Amino acid sequence: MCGRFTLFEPDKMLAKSFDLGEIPRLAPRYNVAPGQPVAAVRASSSGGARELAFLRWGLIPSWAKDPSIGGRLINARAETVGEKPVFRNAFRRRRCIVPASGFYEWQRTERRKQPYYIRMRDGRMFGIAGLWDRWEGEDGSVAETCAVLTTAANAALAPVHDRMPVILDPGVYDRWLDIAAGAPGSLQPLLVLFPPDEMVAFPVGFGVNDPSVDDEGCIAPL
DNA sequence: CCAGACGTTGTT
DNA sequence: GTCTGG
DNA sequence: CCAGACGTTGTT
DNA sequence: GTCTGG
Repeated sequence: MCGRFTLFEPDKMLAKSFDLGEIPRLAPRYNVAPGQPVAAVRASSSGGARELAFLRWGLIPSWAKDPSIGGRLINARAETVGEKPVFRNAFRRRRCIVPASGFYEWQRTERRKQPYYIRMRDGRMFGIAGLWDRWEGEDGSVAETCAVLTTAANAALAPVHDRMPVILDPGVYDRWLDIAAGAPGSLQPLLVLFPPDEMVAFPVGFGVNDPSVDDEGCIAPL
């Protein structure tokens, strides 16, 4: 699964990697947690270009009566996302990409849970496949929220955990974001296993466990 | 028909 | 909204 | 994902 | 144990 990640690339790098125009200044993040605003790339509502939107992590379906459901919908299984009532509509019409510098997984041992940090070997940022939705409350309040897709762990992650986020090849960004793009079935091939050789995973300290800790220490190798 | 769930993870 | 269970 | 709360009564 | 908040 994916329950924490980082995004500390300079704004210009982010804009360049995801072909965005002007974007607001972002504070470097070393511990993005569910419930918090996430910078996400999606098709612009005005059509054509991409935009960067801030979506709360934890998807609230538009039809939800109780928005607290969003607290639990931080991940969507890639294997079933096209069929599940909670995600199906978002999968068809509201896909996004969550830029990340890396992410965390917790390895369960008999004694404790050891956090690991995972990033690209060359340090480059990458895009996680996501979905978003827009919810309007009775009182007119609006929440734009998101979830990230997960899939089976590749060889790089397997020793740590059995699931990992779906990392998109940059070559498919356009198709993933294109809301008009064909049937859900045609998107499944985009959700392929990311090459494990390009990734590294290493244990880090327990600082990341506390969501209020958000500094470079989170990703320092043990 | 209406009522109630709609999810993932991990753990048992 | 849409599906499942009763 | 993890951390931290989880309650009522009455008083300020 | 389970829910909420971050």
